[in-house]
Formats: sequence, structure tokens, C-alpha cells
Amino acid sequence: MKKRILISDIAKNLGVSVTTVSFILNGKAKEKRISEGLTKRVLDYVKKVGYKPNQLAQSLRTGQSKILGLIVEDISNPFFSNVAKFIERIAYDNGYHIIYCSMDNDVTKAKELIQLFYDRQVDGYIITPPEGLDDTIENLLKNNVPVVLFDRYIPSLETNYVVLDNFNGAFNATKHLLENPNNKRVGFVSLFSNQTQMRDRLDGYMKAIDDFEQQAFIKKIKIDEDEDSSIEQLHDFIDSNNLDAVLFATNYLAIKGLMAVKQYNMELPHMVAFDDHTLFSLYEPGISVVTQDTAAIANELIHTLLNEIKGKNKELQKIVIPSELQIRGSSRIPEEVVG
Amino acid sequence: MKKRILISDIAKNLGVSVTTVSFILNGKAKEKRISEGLTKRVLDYVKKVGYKPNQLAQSLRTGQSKILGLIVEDISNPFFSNVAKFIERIAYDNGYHIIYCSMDNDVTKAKELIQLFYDRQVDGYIITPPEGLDDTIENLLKNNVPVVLFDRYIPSLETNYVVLDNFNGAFNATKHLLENPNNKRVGFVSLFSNQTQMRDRLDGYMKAIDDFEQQAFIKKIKIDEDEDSSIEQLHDFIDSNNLDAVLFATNYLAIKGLMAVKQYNMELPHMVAFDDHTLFSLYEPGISVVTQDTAAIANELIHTLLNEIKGKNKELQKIVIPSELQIRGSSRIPEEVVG
DNA sequence: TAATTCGTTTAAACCCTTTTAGCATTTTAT
DNA sequence: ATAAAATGCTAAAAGGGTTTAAACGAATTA
Repeated sequence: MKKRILISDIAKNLGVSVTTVSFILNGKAKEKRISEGLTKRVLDYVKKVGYKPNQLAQSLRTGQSKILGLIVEDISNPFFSNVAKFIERIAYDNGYHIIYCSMDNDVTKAKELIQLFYDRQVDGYIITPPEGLDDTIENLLKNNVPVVLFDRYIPSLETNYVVLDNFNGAFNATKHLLENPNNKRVGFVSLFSNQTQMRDRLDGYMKAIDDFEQQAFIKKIKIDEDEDSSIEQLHDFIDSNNLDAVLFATNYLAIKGLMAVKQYNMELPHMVAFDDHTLFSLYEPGISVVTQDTAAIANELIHTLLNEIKGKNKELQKIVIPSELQIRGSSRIPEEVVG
Repeated sequence: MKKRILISDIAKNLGVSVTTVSFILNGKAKEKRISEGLTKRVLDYVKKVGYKPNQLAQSLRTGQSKILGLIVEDISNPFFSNVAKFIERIAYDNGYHIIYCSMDNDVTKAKELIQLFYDRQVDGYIITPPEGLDDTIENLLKNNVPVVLFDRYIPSLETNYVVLDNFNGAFNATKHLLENPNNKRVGFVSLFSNQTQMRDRLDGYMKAIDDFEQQAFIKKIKIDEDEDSSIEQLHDFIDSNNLDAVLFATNYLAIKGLMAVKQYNMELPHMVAFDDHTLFSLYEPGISVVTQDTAAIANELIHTLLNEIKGKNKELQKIVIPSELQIRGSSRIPEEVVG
């Protein structure tokens, strides 16, 4: 941690040129036909004094910052923070750093962040795009900036993305709810949003509803609505429609649903939520969920991005992670019905 | 987003020197006696073409990266991710970026991260130090690197820190539990850890226990113990001691407690947990908590750090945030007892 | 013996800013 | 009228690396 040692110090102490040291350090010793003896001598010395190149100077010269920009909807949502944690770890293992930001589904903020990252010369982006970000992303693509979208994608753009199999997730969840003969009236709570994940979840719900020839009950909430108001709306939705069961399109919508249940002293409808949360497993009875394998998602995301950066992707990666329905107490089919 | 425009382009197009443009851009026009006319002309042109200096070159030259390192215990813990979110926002407003990492209470990892950040020339650190990081932090301080500790501090080192009033938090929580005449046997669940926050919480608990002249029941869990084992231990602790109430030193310990309650079908003891969690407000009955004002903490942290960076702190900032006891159903004193 | 080629190594340019030191020119003071 | 100070601006160095183009001695070929 003492005074930083420079490449020139190494060159001077070893009586060779800076260039030679640089070549060796960058693994170009063979290519540049530097003798094995010298190579070893330099490497050993570098190791001994613990020299590490100044990243800034390196970045300035090479144009590579070794920083990846991660722009997620909300880092305090456990789903996103878990993915972020995995991504971070893998990135580090590959010599990259993550700068992350939450954009709170705000297009303006997202645009600012992307510009900011661009100015900082990040090497690539992982983005959960809010609505209206099409142009900005298109711009990035035009400039050959490596981008991977995540959680949702932009249908009009040819990009890499990693998303959940939302359609089947919603379909299976709804089907599960409808298979309980006591559940005639199964509702769906989503957001006012045309994002792909929301659209696919709606489609999955509708498909199951249609298969069972039931009526659809669909309630959308404004994303930035204040909590009390959405809780009230959810109460109205469940209560006035006499719903037996509800599928929630996100974990925080389901949490608002639980708040409504608590505040209005309602009877808990059978529930399934997208994206797990500690709350759902401990709530009594447990809340069923459509889960995403966060480790798998993080893995696909970061590797797709790194390959893109290294130019190793022959074609666009459109990765769909299978969803898993985890059934817990609140929506489990009662034994007397099953048996 | 097209080809990056350089300061030299501006100078050339305006027929002035790069130096002049740089001075003006850095607000040194007056100091360097550059005419108002020219200043305005440059500023207007810069605005028109949307020039932004290359951060890397700027950092390389000035030695300031405008990046702050945030090393927290676990970014997926809602307490930390919430603080991170606030910090991030304030940092951005001040022209700084955050690189964050979780160190999972692993000293080795923490050391690596600090070294990594140091190599990247971050301008300052916000750290929740795990045990054994004393030397590393001391090293940073010796090198005049701005550091603010958070959530816990290192008693042997004179540093800036922002922590909760853990003693009174624990004291008030325990007192609250003991004030219910049905609660004779009040336990405390903590970690095998000598970190200050844990020590202070224990002290607060003991003070209340002593004031009420009750027996203490203290259970410590290993931080990296596997989940099932700690759940089993918690069950044993609560069950075999016939505890009426338990104070948990962290939110995730309390969550493990709830898991034990659920898995072993125990009767829920009266509970208070440190650090709120969505789960605690929705659980039936609600779990009381000692809360920290995350916004206030983030605010103090980032401003202390920024002032330190700017050399504006005359003296070390040792900030203790008052704790707040939020009482919910599980530990509320039953009405018949109160009345 | 002169001209090539080969194997090694390096000087110098480059990345893009900030900052130091200084140069004309004009104004003020003596 | 002349020296000193202020004015308005700039050339060049610095920051710490990477990379291009070239140099150099030795070995090979013409």
C-alpha cells in the first residue's frame, strides 16, 4: 500500500525498456520474440514487488475500462440484488468491475445513466429496459456497444437478452390455481406496462383461463402509484369480484396484496407471485411462487456480455430461462379435494 | 453518441488553445484572467456540441477517479441495499459514482476488495468492516485515504464512522419485552462476533435484564453456519429454555427464528428484531423491530465521506444515529394486562 | 564483401486531460 | 519616459501505461 510502483521503475531496475516489460506483462513475449530468460526475470520481479498496472492509464490507452454497467429496475428488490450479487462475483473473477444503478423504471433516469456510463467508457451494459428506451438502446447497438437486456426485452430491436419463460410461468401458475375445483374466479394483478415480461405473463394467464373456459379478472396498477392507493385498489379488486385466487405479476405487487389482506382483514385468496421473497416462504400459509434461477440468469447474462465484448458471439443470444412453480400452502390443493 | 469530441477539437474550431478551453471548463476563467467574451463563446460552443471531458484522462491527470468504493456485508440484505440505494443517489448528485461489493463478512475477501479499489484509485471508502480488518483499515488511514466505517467500527482505530445507537436500541427493546409481566424469560440471539454493533447490542440487552433483575439467556450463532443447523439450534434455545420472548441481533437471525417457529411448529415467542424487513410488518402477528433510519444513515455516510475527500472535516466524525423501536403485534403488551 | 534476414529490444508516439511556466502586449506607477 | 505590474492567452510537460515503427547486432544469403 506504499508508494505506487510504476512500469518505468521496473524497467529501470531491471535495465530493460518499458516496452519490453509491457510486452511481457501483456503476454506478448512469444509473439514479440522476447527471450524466455528475460521473460522469466521480468515476471519474477513483477511478482516480487507486487506491481499492478495503473488501470486508468491502461484504460485511457486501450479504450477498455474493464467496467460493466448494470442498470436494474430497483437494487433493493431482492430479485435484482441477488442477480447483482452473482453478476458481481463472476465479473470480478473475469477481471471486470460492476457499476450498478437503479433506474426505478424511469426512462429519463435510465437515459442519463446510460449516457453517464458511456462517458465513463464502460465496456458493456446489462440493462432491464424501462418502456421508451428503444431509441437509446438502438443507438448503443449502432455504435457496436455490447449490450445484454435482462428480465424483459425490446421486441423491435435485435439484441441479446436473458429473460424468464414468462408465458409458461404464468400459464402453469394459473393452471395450478384453476386445477383446484374451489377456484372458479382467478384474477391477475399486473402493472400498466407494455414491457415484454408483463405482456407474456398476461398471455400465459389468459391462455390458462381460456383453456379452463373461465372468466378473466385483470387489474393493473400504476407503477409509481402511492402505496395506500394501490392497496385500496387491490382490496376492491379482490373483494368486489369475490376472487378465489390471484396471480401477481411481481413480488412487490403480491406484497401489496398481502398488505391489503392485512389492512382490510380480508380472507387470504389463493395466491401465486412472480419472483420469490423471504416473506413468501415464511408467511402463514406460504405463498406459492414462480421462481427464476437467479444464479443461472446471472451466469447467462455475464457470460453473454463478456463473449460479446470479446467478439466471441457468432450470433445474438436470446436466452429464455425456464421458470419453476414452487407450490406452498396458500394455493395448495386441499387434500380432501385431491384425494 | 457519435464519435467522441475532444477538447482539442473545441480548441481548434474556436481558434484558441486547449489550455484556455480547459481553464474555462474548470471554472478557472476568472482566476486565469480569461476575457468574459471568450469565456462565453467557449461555454456556448461546448454546450452546443455537448462536449464532456473524458473521465479517464481527467482521472489519470488529477488522480481523482470520482468513484467511491462501497463495501458492505451483503448487498442482498434489504438493510444494506436500501442504504446503498440512497448513497448511490446522493453520490450521483455530487458527481460521484459508486462501485459496490459484498464481502460476506469474509476478511480475505474484504482485503482483496480494498486492494482492488485502491488499485482502481477510488477516491474514498465506505466500509462495514468484518473482524480482522484492523490492519488494512489502519493502512488506508496512514495513507490518508478517506474512509468512513458504517454499521460497526473498530475501537482501536480513530476513524470516521456512522453507526446506530445499538446500546439503547437493544436496551429499549429488551425493556419493552420485560415490561410485559408475562415475559419472565427473555432471550437474546446474536452472532459469534466481537464487532462493536454486536457487543453494544448485547450490552444493551444485559443492562435491561439487570435492571429487571432477570436471568439472561444468550445464544450465539456462527455466521457461516448452514441454515438448517442454525434453525435447529434456535429451536433448542427457545424451546428448552421455555423463553417467553426473544431479541434478535439482526434481521436475518430473526428470520431464521421464524423459520424455526414454522418448521418446529412452535408457539411464536414475543419477538423484536434489529433492522426492519418487509416480512416483519406483514407477518401475522407483526414482528417488532429496532429500526435504523436508512436515509439518515446514507446521508451522513456520504456527506462525511465527501467532506473528508474535500478536506472539509476539521475533526473525525463519529456519528451515532438514534434507534427507534417500532412495536408490532408479536410483542405488544396484551390489553387486559395494560388496562 | 555487401546485402538480407532474423531475433531482440527500444525510442517515440499515442490516449486525453490538467497544470506549470511563460510570452507578448497593455496598463499603471515612478 | 521607463520600469513594473497586470492582462490575456498558450506551449509544453505531466500523468502512466500500450503499441507502432524502427534500430541494432548477429547470422545468413547473394
